[in-house]
Amino acid sequence: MKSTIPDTGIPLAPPADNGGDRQESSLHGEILLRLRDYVVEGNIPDGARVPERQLCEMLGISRTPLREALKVLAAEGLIELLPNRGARVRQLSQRDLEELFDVMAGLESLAGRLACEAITDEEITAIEQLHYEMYGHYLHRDMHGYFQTNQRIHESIVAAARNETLKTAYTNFAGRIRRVRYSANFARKRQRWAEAMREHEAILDALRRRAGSELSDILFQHLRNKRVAAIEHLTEPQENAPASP
Amino acid sequence: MKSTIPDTGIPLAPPADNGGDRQESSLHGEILLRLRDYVVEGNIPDGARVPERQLCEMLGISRTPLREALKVLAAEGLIELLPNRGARVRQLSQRDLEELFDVMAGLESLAGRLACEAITDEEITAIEQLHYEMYGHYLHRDMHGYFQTNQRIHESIVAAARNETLKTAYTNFAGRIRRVRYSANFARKRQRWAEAMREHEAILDALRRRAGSELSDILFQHLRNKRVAAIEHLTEPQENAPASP
DNA sequence: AGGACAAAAAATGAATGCAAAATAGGCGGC
DNA sequence: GCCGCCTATTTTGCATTCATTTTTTGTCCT
Repeated sequence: MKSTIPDTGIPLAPPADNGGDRQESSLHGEILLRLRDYVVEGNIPDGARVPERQLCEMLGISRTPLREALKVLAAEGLIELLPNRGARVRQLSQRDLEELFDVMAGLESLAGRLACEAITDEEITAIEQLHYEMYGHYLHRDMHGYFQTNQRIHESIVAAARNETLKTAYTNFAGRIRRVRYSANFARKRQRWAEAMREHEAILDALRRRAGSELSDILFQHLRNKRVAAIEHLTEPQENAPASP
Repeated sequence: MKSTIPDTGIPLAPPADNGGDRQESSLHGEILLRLRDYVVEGNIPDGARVPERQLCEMLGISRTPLREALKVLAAEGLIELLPNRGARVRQLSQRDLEELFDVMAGLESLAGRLACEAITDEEITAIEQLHYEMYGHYLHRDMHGYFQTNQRIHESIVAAARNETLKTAYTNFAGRIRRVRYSANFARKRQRWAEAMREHEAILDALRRRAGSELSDILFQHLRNKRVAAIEHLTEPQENAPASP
């Protein structure tokens, strides 16, 4: 019985919890949010079945809203629905990952271009601030902090693009990749750090000059390089222990 | 009773039809495909309710699979689900449209960049072929043919990017815009033709040279210009009659 | 006549029930 | 001992049913 959800005792987020800040009136919506997190956080192994019955008990609901949530998750690309065989967590091939990274690169590249049209000086200052913070993490070899701040920088750029449609798509794709990170112990390589820092300097520079097309290029390349490092990392043995939470 | 689906007698695609070429084993999948087309083709007015009961009768199914399909369409951004108030066709504001166009521009821009890495000479030849065909339509003032061929060119570029994830996202967003076209009589302006043709020449040129970053730029600008023309068109009176089908 | 309130009607959201398919388990054969 | 086949159980997919909420309609009052 390996297809059982790892019974960590975690009740799939406390029922009365209502998450961090979001709210959802409908039950299927609530279920969707919790189930999405549950999958993204890697609580179900790659390719494993998503047992309806068991989840219903866990969540204390009937199958109808759960199945509705599953359909949506399938549309989002997190799980796949095999006819008459239920839902499985989508197993991403290396090729899938490469594609995902490229799409993310495209979206961030677009975000950078759009951001140059609309970003305020204050937002740039805020990003510079994050950049220095990140540099501090870099100096202290704090991979976890570095990674978090790095992510906030990229999110800031996406936010500065002033495009909710883009932001939604970005978040969706980011979730798929995040799942891989969670479940596959997806640490970055130290050797990429210095290079990445340099690239970030170039990003900031282009952003300050509002050089949209240039920034677009730099961002794409930056993400491309990340992709190479990340994908390599999947096949090779791990270089360093995962950062502790 | 304006919220009634226009009763054109069309039974929402003949039940035994099975569409053009695709096939779907599950009922909700089948329903999803048909309903998506139905919405995209503008059969339900903007912002109108999507009456479950009526659709169930039309499709000869129960509410369960229909509701599952609706959840997915909502996730795709074609409709929106108001709590306890059912589904409505999503009404896109002008801002929404601008955002959509920009995201499409970003995706095509990405597609062009990736295509330069992988496209074969044969594919380029095929696109050149389409280009000449399109030029013919341009000379004959055949807007409908022009538009169709133009679309095929852009699809060819996306296909040449060799990225299924990108292609899926592209198709999704294209659907949302297509709905606006169908329902809002979204003709292009003649005055854009000459300019668009020139841009297409530049696209082909960059493609031949496999100049990824350059092509990326050109495609983004090309789509941006389209956006301006299209959005303007929404507020202004129509310049010319819609092409006959 | 117009508006506000209230009851009826309809629609939605979720739970349950049922047929069909898939999986698991047991049995016999080789 | 291992493989294939047949049956029992589980699981899936859809229909149906039930409880709320919303919307409509009718009536009364100002």
